[in-house]
Amino acid sequence: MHDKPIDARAEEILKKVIVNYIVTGEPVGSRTVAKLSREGLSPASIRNVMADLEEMGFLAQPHTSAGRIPTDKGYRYYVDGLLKPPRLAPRDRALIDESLSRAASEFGEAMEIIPKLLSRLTRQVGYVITPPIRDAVLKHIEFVRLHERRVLCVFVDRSGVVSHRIIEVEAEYRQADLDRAGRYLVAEFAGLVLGDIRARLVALMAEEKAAFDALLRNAINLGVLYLNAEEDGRRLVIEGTSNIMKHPEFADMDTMRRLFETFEEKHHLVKLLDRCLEASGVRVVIGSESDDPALKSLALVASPYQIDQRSAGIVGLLGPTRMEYERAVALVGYISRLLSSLLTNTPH
Amino acid sequence: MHDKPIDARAEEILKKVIVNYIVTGEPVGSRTVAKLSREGLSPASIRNVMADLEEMGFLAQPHTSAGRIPTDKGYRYYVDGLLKPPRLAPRDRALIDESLSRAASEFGEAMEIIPKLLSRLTRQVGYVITPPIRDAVLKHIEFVRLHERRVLCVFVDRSGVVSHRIIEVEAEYRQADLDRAGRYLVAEFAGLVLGDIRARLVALMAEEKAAFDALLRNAINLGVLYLNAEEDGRRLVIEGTSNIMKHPEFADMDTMRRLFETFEEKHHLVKLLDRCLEASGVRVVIGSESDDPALKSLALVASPYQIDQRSAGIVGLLGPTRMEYERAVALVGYISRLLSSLLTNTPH
DNA sequence: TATTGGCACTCGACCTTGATGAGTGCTAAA
DNA sequence: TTTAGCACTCATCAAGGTCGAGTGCCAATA
Repeated sequence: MHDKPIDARAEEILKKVIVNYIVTGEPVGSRTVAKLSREGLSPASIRNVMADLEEMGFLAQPHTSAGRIPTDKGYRYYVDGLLKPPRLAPRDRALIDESLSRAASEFGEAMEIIPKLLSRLTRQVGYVITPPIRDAVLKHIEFVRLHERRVLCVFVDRSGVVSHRIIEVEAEYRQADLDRAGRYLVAEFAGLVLGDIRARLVALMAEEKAAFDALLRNAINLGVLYLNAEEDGRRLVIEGTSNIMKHPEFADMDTMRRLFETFEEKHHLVKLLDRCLEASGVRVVIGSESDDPALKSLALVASPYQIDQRSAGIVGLLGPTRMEYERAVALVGYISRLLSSLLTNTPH
Repeated sequence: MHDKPIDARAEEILKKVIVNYIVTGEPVGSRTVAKLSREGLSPASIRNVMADLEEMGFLAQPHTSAGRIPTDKGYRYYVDGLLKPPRLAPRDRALIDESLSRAASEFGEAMEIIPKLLSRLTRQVGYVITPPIRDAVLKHIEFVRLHERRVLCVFVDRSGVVSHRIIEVEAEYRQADLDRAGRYLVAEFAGLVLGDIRARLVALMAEEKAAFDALLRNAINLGVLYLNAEEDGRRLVIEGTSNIMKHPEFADMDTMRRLFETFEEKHHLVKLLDRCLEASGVRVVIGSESDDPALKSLALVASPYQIDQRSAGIVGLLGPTRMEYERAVALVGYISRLLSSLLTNTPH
């Protein structure tokens, strides 16, 4: 897949340009690269190589007489091949451990803290996607009669996460019946994952209805109604959006506005994010690689996290393509591993 | 309180300037005002009046040779005295009625839709503050044992709003005891407002403890623990922040960034908002009248809404001081009245 | 006495111009 | 293959100049 028609020297120069550009934000000229390079190559030679790199699409010039800046393809090459194995700075690690240990005990709190933490550490946008509801483990379920045929269903997950939904039932229920149905479901299915419970209920339903008593019928009915409603229950928690404005490459108001409109459309962002992320491990999506035009000059670093070995959600950050990839990858990787282990050891 | 040292003519001119400025966004000169005014006053005379108005602080000049723009004080005078009684355009009313009738049945949905609606209608920032938890009417309460001394308390309001919190209890409870305690509280207090329930529980607690059996003691204990946790449970739902960027007066990135940081600090904004709003009816706070420097060039239009005659939350919008106050006041007023009546007639 | 026409003045917006300097591509020599 | 040299390009900046909208003030006027 990767065309790699780059010899060692070109690679070295590409890397120099990218690293320098990431730090300074200024287009990098041949002189600068020459000074940085210990093997004494002259600016002129470097110019030749840079011209090649430009022709191959790894570098670009803002205008004729400026230095070079990396293209998305250039960043991609850098991220894939030239990154050192991610190594977290001790103080970053300490800060993360400290912040998370305090909040770890409660799932909801962790989901609040993590994007804040990522945003603070990198001065970029941090986010988490919560796990889908079908992976939640049943601890408790409860039906409350609201009004005629409207029933509120409250579901409690093993780790204390509460979710709820109003369902419309086909006949009126007395509260006492609802209570019994709830108790039945808990007794029968506590400890199972919602997705499995739904499958079992559907299977039960397919059996001869007459075989069940009223209690059972109610419970199955209500359970299926609740579980059928198609919402995956994932939320995108996003923090530090104002950080984006600190970067000079976004001086243009109009791009900025469209970007913030994208942030407001959380639903859409969730889709985008998990389309970018079937694989496991930290992934980097650079600029135009995602096909949302609003994200054209942004890069996102994302990693899934697991609960009990099962992929649960995504954590990551979002910033301009000109970003410190090494640090970002290290941070996101560490946090996703830490989160996985915290959630897997959660008390139940 | 209001100094009103302005004669009818000056008032007329002030109004002309403000209205014109709101529409065009350009400083308004004496010529323009002269042309707008049907009584044929010459630009020179108008200049004199405008100079007076400037001296009194109602108008200001961006620079020597520009027209005048309103100061916050000018807007204040306009809003207090020169506004026509709010009159909603039929199409606005129709759109609101249509959007809200669909969502009205469910409280949570209304809280999502209303800020979106306000934001869409005005291209500014719309918001709602949800009612404080102490005003919620008990429909159902439930305790779930999570782990050792951690108990999850789930509370359901009359209209189906769910809120929950984890409490630390001083001794371990069995789930059966928790269930009984929940049932007791529902049987005893359903239909009452949480604030009142708390008062009653505290009173009960003060009585001779020995007089109660274990069930009662548990229920009282848990109820008080839940109700004591100091969180008012209000949320600020805010929508359309990216609209702010459409207004040319915010070309400056830095102000903008600080503004968005303020938006992220929702907790702080809630405080600010209800400090501005003890009175009833639509209120307008203009620029520096609020003492948050980040809001210096913003105005907010806000109105409380009621549930059963009791003031419950706030609904309103936020935009640049250069805003169509007449329309904004009409919209917010109508929506708050509509919301009050919807929530008061809610089925229970 | 209040109003107004006239006039000098101010100042931002906009354009042109020229100097500066960083950086390039190309070519010819090492 | 590398490199020194050179002509060239182009963004950036400051200086200067014009334009026009709008002002403040004053003397004339109804």
